[in-house]
Amino acid sequence: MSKIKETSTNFANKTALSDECPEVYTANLIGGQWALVICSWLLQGKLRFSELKKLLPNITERMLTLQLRRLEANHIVKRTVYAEVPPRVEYELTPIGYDLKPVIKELEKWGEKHKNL
Amino acid sequence: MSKIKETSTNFANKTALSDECPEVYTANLIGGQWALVICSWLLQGKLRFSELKKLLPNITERMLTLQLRRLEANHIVKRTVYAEVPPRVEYELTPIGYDLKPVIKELEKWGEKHKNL
DNA sequence: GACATTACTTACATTTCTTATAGTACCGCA
DNA sequence: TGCGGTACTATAAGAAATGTAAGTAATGTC
Repeated sequence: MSKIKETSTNFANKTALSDECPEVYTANLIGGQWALVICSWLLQGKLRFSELKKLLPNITERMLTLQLRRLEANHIVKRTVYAEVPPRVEYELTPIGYDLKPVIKELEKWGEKHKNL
Repeated sequence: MSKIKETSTNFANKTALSDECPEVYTANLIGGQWALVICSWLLQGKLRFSELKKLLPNITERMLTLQLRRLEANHIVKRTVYAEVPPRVEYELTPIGYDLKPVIKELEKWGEKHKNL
């Protein structure tokens, strides 16, 4: 999760596919190690940074920050900062984010059904 | 797409999440640059290796092979080899693979709806 | 004044994913 | 004998994602 090289073949391929296939577009947004789990939790209501950290025991703060920023940039989550000390920041899904519910539900259903191998 | 290091934190995190969250499990299977598009095409019927290659103009043969093998290992696609020369190999979705249809449909729907940004 | 708390940031290391390039076996056909 | 077509494999290198470790600001409490 560093800056992407916009001249790479990889980048070109990714954007081309994303442009042509809406399903790939969506997959790219909720892809990444943690984005999907974060959305799953947020579907149940808003959460603070520290609460998310507790729910995802192995995530590093760096990763949590990066993923949240990415989701925010894609208008999937909304970030609200309260000017307090110590700071308090709350994250919640936007309407667009909530729209992911059926997507996540289907992913979940398929997973439950076929996880056994 | 090389051998994964089973001692890495990354690997541990991924498998743990995959185990706990069926939605992540599913996402990991159809994740990767090309797996989802391949499935999308195969939803419409069986295809040969060379046909897939034509449909995905920028994929390298290596990537196509790797992804197909992975999908095969996960029982999502079935591979049929015809003992001819030149060789002919056909790929089609298994019933489990076809079960992905609603998942892909939802991904697609969300993408179409929100692609505009 | 030292310390704790929260939500980060920064620099760097490691792992994983993707691309590039070349090569293989098979056989029929010219 | 050499060429073409198919579906690969091998090796290397490049890019991207993830992890590790440390540090920061602000302020209220001890």
